[in-house]
Amino acid sequence: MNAAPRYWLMKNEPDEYGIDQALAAPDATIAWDGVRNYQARNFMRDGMQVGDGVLYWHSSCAEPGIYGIARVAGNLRPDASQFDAQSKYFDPKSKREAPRWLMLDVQALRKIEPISVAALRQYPELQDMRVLQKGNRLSITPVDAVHWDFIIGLIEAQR
DNA sequence: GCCAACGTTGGC
DNA sequence: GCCAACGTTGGC
Repeated sequence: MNAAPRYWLMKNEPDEYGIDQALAAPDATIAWDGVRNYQARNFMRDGMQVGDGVLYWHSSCAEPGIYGIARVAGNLRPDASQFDAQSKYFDPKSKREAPRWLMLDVQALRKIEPISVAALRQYPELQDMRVLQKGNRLSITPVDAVHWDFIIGLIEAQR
């Protein structure tokens, strides 16, 4: 087993759990539920560790991009919404004795001056970022340390 | 609201 | 287990 990545990018819709809502939650911590993709689930299950850095992405909005910084807070557990028939994330095929979907806690650390997709694309240093690749739809992707460092540098330069 | 990309489903 | 049809994501 190679070392787990230490940085991640997690997409959320601003009207669902935007960075503002996350920061307003108790301990600024929210349960990251609704993941219904096996690859993304496996990142949560097998890769993410408490303390890992998270780029907080807003998608399906006017300016998709990075809106905040967060950290993985752990507490991996079955995603309750898969059993809730009223939830849009309800999965009738998932059984309680063998939950298909997982969620974990994410703690928002700070909001940043948004860095849009277009802004990110202008840096050759970031051209390999997974989220910038054509056709990428994964809601959770690993972030290379060099990309993380570069983006943190951009954020520091904002102040 | 379009549509490319990609994941999932289900008939065979 | 192949693969066509269908559904979803998400930037544009």
